[in-house]
Amino acid sequence: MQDFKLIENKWQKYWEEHPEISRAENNSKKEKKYVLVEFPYPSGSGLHIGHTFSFTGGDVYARFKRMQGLNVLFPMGWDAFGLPTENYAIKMKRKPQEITKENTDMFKKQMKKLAFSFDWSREVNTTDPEYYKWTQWIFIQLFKKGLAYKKEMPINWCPSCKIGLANEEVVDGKCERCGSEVSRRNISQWVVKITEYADKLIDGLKETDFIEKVKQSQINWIGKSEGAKIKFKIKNSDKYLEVFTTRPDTLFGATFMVIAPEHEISLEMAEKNEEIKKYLNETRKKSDLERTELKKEKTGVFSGLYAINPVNNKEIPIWISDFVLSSYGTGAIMSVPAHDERDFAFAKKFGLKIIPVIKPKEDHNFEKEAYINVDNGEIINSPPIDGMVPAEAFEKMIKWLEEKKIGERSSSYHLRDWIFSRQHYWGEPIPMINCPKCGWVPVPDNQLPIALPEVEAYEPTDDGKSPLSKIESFVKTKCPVCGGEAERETDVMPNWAGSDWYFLRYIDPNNNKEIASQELMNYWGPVDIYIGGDEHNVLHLLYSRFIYKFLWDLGVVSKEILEPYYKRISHGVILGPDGQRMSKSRGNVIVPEDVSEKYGVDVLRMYLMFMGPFDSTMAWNEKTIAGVKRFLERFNKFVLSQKDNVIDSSDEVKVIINKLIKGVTEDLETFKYNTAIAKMMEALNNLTSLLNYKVAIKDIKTLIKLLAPLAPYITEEFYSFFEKTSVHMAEWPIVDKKYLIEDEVTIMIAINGKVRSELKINSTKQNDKDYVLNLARQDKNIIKWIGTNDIVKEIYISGRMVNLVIKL
RNA sequence: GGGCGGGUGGCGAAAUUGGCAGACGCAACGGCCUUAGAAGCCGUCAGGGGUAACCCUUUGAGAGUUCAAGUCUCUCCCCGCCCACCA
Repeated sequence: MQDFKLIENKWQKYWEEHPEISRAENNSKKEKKYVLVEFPYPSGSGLHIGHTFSFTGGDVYARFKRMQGLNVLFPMGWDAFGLPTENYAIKMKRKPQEITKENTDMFKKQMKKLAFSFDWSREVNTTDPEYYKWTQWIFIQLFKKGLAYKKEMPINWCPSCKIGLANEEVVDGKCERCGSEVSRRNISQWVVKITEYADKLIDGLKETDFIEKVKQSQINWIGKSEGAKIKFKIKNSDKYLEVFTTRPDTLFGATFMVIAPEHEISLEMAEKNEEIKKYLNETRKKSDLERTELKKEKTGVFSGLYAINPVNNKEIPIWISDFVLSSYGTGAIMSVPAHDERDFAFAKKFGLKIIPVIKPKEDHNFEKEAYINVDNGEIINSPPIDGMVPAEAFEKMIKWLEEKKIGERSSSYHLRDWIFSRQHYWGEPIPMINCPKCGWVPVPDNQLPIALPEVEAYEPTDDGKSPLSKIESFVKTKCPVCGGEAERETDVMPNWAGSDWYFLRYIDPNNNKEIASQELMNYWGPVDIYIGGDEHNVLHLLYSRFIYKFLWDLGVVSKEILEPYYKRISHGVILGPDGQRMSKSRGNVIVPEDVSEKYGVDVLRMYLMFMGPFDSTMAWNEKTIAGVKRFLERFNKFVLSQKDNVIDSSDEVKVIINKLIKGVTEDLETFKYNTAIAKMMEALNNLTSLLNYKVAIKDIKTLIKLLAPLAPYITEEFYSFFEKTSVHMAEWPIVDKKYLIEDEVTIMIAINGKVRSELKINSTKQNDKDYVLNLARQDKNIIKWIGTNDIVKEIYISGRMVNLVIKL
């Protein structure tokens, strides 16, 4: 098989001439299957092993489903906007457009070599104006529905990238991309109200078959808490302080309140008091990293104000502390130090009152720590609700608050609105115009796309504005409403924008009237199986589901299809040979091209699928490749040695073949590629060394077909010995059940659960319990084991085992 | 601290979902072939005992349920990933 390169070249050329092999048919009566793998960011270093692994996984499944007679949509495209290309462009003084073209060309070439059966007629590219025209259109719809708004807000600012970052792009207080410490800065930003869809995004998960892990991370990220909003009157003022709490039942234990430094009352009081001003300045200097690092030691300052606890009219002090976040809830809390660790720590530090309102079930010292096992115990020190369990008291208090109109049932979410502006060049321009008279006005549909103009320098400006702001011809425009002088928005969209809806575009990639035709979306949607990395289980998936649900509300997508992705599975991670994550700095990077040059594409693909379960983390082991290589060589030999033989296979061979069909079909269906390959190896071992039976051509072809999704090149070559058509268009083998029924079954005989002997019986007798038990009792070994003891119980699992329980 | 995974030979891993633990592969060892190497082929391969047929022990630790537990329940230990002052 040293000529694998010849075979690869030959068949790659053939497939190029026969694109129908991987084409998805739009007007088909066949059942559809939409298999989606996350499209890559085409970096300059080419396809890496992770791409190769996950795309192979998708490709095997797509090929398998096609052979089963389904109309498979297995597309590919490019998520090509982004900082690496922009940074490279700056460094090399070249156009990002050119660089992107080079990279996507390289990726495509590598993918073809690896035999990924994408339908290339549906290729999409997020940087193509004909594509991002619709990304811009979606933004305009968000704006029109009041879901996109401009807001001056403190954002995470990366001083090195000179860019604003979304919360999710900040890792440990550092910029996700460059690792610089992130600081805060006020910038006018476009913000998208994803929070409006929080409940829908939780509820919609019911419609999906995502693995539990993915559902959980989505739910956790949205972070819904149910509780109440409560208004506390501020003493000597007609103002109120509103808080959110999940425990209105502990209201009698609220002995003080805390507001965030960014809270308007804090800002107001700072004007009057130097100490407060000082504290606010201190916290402002802290980055998020520092603020969260100070886990133990609480800081704070008294605001000088008191609030009135509505349940008992007690005066309680209002403090200012940075452990309260302005971005969550109302930016203010009622503190119940007896039953909350943070409140307790704060109360201890500043000598505030601690009143228990839940009676602990076990001994508890309220001087030492908070009693946080709050679902247990009964309510105390709270006259109207004393003696109730917390859940009951919760409902009672909400009712009371609502009657008195000082509070109401409410939910709060961890999820925040989505900052949608990026002060960069290489992204989709936000299609908005700022008119001095009319305010923000969207670009009319017939002027879309707003194409990225060519600029001379791609660097962001020091004041944080996008490079586009320097292009007067771009910025200056007319207001579409009043016709007066106006200016264009110069920020661009975040990376997620283009990848939110790409799966819809594959369905109808050349449509210039709409995102995609409803009819086609109705046929192809939802994505049946979406393969991607864990790192996208939260953000990409959530944003994409949000945009889909928004489009659903607009009536743009099929009403029948509530969720964009039916099933999501995550692929595993391939570590370097040293068991560490592959990285250039560690020097442990495996380049797929090197491997395929050395062993061939089929070996690379099969090795990747054989390493372990598709969703697990596995270290690269060059030596193990030999096993797969040997298997393919033995398979080769086997086919060559049998191909002149035309006799019918023996029943024993047919049993092996049919068992294999069953096993491989089940394994491919459930992405258990490693065991599918093991079964093929086992079958080949049996056919060659153990039995050495002659195999009929019909059955040889079956073996080739079973292997075809995994090793597309070599199977195409083998199949061509017998047929003129492509194996990848062949029909998937069907099990002949006749051969799955074995004549003889082996039944294990155990005594007290330990296997002591075995029994071979004719399979027609396997359901005859008395017959089997009788034979079991007469077994020589068993007689010996039983000795003079009595059998107290006999259990028979049909066709499997007998267990005789004896009394010793 | 919270959530989700996971712990099985020297290694990567299987185990019909409660029914023969270790399939398949790697490595290792022994042999054949070869002038020699490479490749290939045949064999051994969880640990211990026995000349042997066989026996005992073994799925992170311990308990439990069961005729039967890698699989179910409880307690504990360790590892990985994600999130975290979320009121």
